Parts: sequence; C-alpha cells; structure tokens
Amino acid sequence: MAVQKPSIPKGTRDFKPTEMAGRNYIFNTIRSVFEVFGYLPIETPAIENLTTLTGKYGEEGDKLLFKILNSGNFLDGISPVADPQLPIPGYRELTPLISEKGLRYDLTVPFARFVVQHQNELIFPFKRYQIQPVWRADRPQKGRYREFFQCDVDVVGSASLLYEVELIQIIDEVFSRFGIETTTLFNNRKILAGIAEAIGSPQSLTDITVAIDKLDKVGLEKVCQELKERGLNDLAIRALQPVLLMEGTISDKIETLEGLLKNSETGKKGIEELKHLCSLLKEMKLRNKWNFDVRLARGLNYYTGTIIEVKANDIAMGSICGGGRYDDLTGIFGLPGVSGVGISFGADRIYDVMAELNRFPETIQQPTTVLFANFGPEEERFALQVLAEVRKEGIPSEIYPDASKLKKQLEYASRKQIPFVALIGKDEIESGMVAVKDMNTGGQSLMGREEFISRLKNKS
RNA sequence: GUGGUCGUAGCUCAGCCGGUUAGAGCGUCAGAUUGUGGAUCUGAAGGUCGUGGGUUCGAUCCCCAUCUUCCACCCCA
Repeated sequence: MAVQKPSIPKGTRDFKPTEMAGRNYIFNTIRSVFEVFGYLPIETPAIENLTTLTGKYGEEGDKLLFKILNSGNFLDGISPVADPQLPIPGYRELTPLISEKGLRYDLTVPFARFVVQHQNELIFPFKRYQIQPVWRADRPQKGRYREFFQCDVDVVGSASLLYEVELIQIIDEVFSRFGIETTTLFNNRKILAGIAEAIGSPQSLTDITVAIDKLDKVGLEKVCQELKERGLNDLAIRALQPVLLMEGTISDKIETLEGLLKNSETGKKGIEELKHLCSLLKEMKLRNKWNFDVRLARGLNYYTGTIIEVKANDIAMGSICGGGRYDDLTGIFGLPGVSGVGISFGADRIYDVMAELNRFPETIQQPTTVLFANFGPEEERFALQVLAEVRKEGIPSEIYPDASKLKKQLEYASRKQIPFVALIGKDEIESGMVAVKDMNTGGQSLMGREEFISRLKNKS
C-alpha cells in the first residue's frame, strides 16, 4: 500500500506541548473566574440530533453545520434516481434522509436542549459554564477555524439585569487577568426592534441590523445603498439617519433614542433596560472600557434583549467574546417563558491575541524538574529508587532511557529545559550521594538524598 | 457559498527565457570528545518540486482540475 501523506482537515489544528501550555492557561484562568462567580460546569455531546441544531442559527448558520452521514447503508430505502419519472430532490430534502446527526455549532443551543431535558433536576436560576469545542463548516481565515473552543457562561431562569452586569464583570475580570485591554460593546435587541417599528417597517429588523452593523466598515453612503437594495423606502432610510449618525455620550444617545422611540412600547422597554444596565455598570469600577453602541447587531437570531460583544483594543481580530439575552430559546424544546443570558469566550482567538501581544506568563510551562542520567544497568536500578522517592514528593522527574553518552543526555535535558540533572554513577552509589548538576549555572555539587529532594522542592 | 492568494528538504527560502545530476541557511544524525549541554570544526542522511491530468523533444517553471495555506466578502468566537 502506498504511504499516504499525513494531513488533517482544513481549518483544524494539532497542538504541541508548548501550545497546550498556553491553551490550558487560558482555559484554567477562565474556568477559575467562572467559578468565582458561582457557575458550575456541564458538558454535552459533540454530536447532537440534527433536529436540535437546524433552524436555530438562521439560514446561513444551517449551511455551516457539519452533518454526519447515517451509519451503514445511508441510501437504504431512498433512491432518488431509481424512478426517472420522479423529480430528483434537492439537498435540502435529501439531507434529513441520509443524516440525522450533526456536530454542535455552538454551546448555547445544546445548553437550551439540556435545560429542557433536565428541567426537573436543575436548580433555577441555573448558572452553568461549559468549555468544549464547536465546529463550523466555514472557510478558514484569520481568527477563524473550523474546530475551536468556546467557553460559555449562561444563566437561565431569571430575567434580572443583575446577570447582564455579572457577565460584564466576568468579561472585565477575565481580560484583566490576561492583560488584554478590551472594549465591551452592548446594545439591546428591543431598541433595534423599536427603531424598525419607528421607521415604519418592523418586518425589516434583520435587514436594518445587518446593514447598520457595517457602518464603521463601509460608511454611511453604502449602508443607505444597501438598505435600499434590501427594500427599504427612502422615507424609512431618512428616518434612520439620526440613529446612524448618533454620537456623543451614552445619555446623549439615549436622549436621541427616547425621542425617536416614544411611540414604540418595545423600544421604550429596551431603553429602560439599557438605562438600568448602564447605571449599575457605572458603580462597578470596571478596569476595561465599555460602551453602548446602537450599531451592534449580532446575527444570531435568538437574541431578544441585551447583546454583548468584546473586542481587543490593540489588535485587529474579530470579536473575542460575545453573547446576549434570549427570552425563549428553551421554548422550541417545549419549555416556554424561561429567560436566559450568556456569553461565550473564543479561546482560540484569545490565544492568537495573547500570542501576538506576548501576554503569556513565563511560568506556564511545567517542564520536568530533574532528569536522572543513565550510566548503565547497575546504576539504573539505583537511580530508579531515588526517582521513585522524588516522584513520591510530587516532583516532576524522569530518567534517561538508556546509557547513551552523557553529552547526549545533557543535551536532552537542555533542550527540554530541565533545570537539574541527577548523576548517579558508581562513585555516588558507593558514597550514597547524588551529584546534582544545575543546568542554568552549569555548576555541580554532591549532596545526600534529603538535601537533594529539598533542593528540588524549593526550585520547583 | 463568492473572489483572490500560496505550496520546492523537518523549518525558512533560492532556483535565470521551459533545458544536464534541483541548491543554501537553520535543524537532524554521526564523529572530533567512552562522566558533563549550549560554542567550534569535520562528515552524512534527507526531495513523488502539494496531487492528478494536459501542452512540449523536454515541465519545479506554461495550461486545466483538485487539495491545502493565507486573505477579503458573507457570517461569526
């Protein structure tokens, strides 16, 4: 058989030990912040029933779902070309027949499913965190992978704005610990809905949000042009101008919106929530910036209230954290009227930002503390005993597998950044001492076992 | 899904107008040095030129397809 070139699917990556050190540092930090705020972990399967996933992320989202072909003969019982009289079904019709499972696209929808399924066993408000990979059949590019980790915190079973505040505090704490300066932008879907109402086309909420989301990128003119293409009339577009051009402090913006939305109940509710949130946040003394931004839209269509997005200040990268409130995500699974709010940290993007900004602490690598050199079968037996003692003390240690030249053994230690090498040869066995070489200074000294171990303990 | 881009040794990259046996640096391995790493020197190994077709007397080079990389759009973490 011809050897095949080893490869992994597009948009996926292998992680070497040095990279894992950074990744674990990120996961551990985020996890410990989540726990400080009283969230508990759950996990859900990588694969879900396709019916759980489809239709939750909009039409675009459905296209990005990885679907799993049914096991066995997935064509059993369906034969689209057997009868030439019948029309050949499109992939939309065919997909559910040959695939009934898919890889999860995010952690929020599986969580909603989880909550409904276990509703009688959970304590509400239910606060959970979840750190697991998700998959999207997207085309890879900067900061975009087909397999990546999300770190979600959500709370369901309460509509309290206290949780919005809590999530923004979590964001602040996480990025402070990472040393990344961020800006947390938020908006409220109810305000966007109110705007759509106010300009007389409530049905074009999505079109409006998608278009104005691009304002920073493409400018006012193109946004208006796009709105026109999406079917908005000139009057509506003109009515939208004050929103698009809105500047100044949060209270300035709120004032503008109050004028515009005075006839929209939904809009007024949104403004009220916004004001409440801002007044709470003002008292929190956060270290990172935050701001209200009407132009923030977010495409995920299950959001109904506050929406949140976080960007790193010093680097061009998509959002590194995002989320919002969803009033009825559990409704589709048969549990209506349960409000939830949550955010998701993009661990892989955070890694990229940390790497580029050089924010990883030096101490995250945990290399072996001591290597026992190998001088042959006799010495090996003796070294093994000392090694066991050292390991009993919890000191990461290893022995070189064969009696290669010392040069080679030391080089191995040097490359693995192992700070100490224990040399136990015939002389040492006789005297009961250990020769310890300090790889940083190059110096070497003889010591008894107890001193040896306490020396390693202090250094490790 | 749309548009563009990249692919030559483990890594970073040369390779002239299409022409003999595809090169360099770094790394790897061995030795100089049989109980002492990082330096130096000597030597060696390592290539389906991403893959598959095509044009040509002849293709790493030109054409087509495909995979992969990176980037923009869409969308998003």
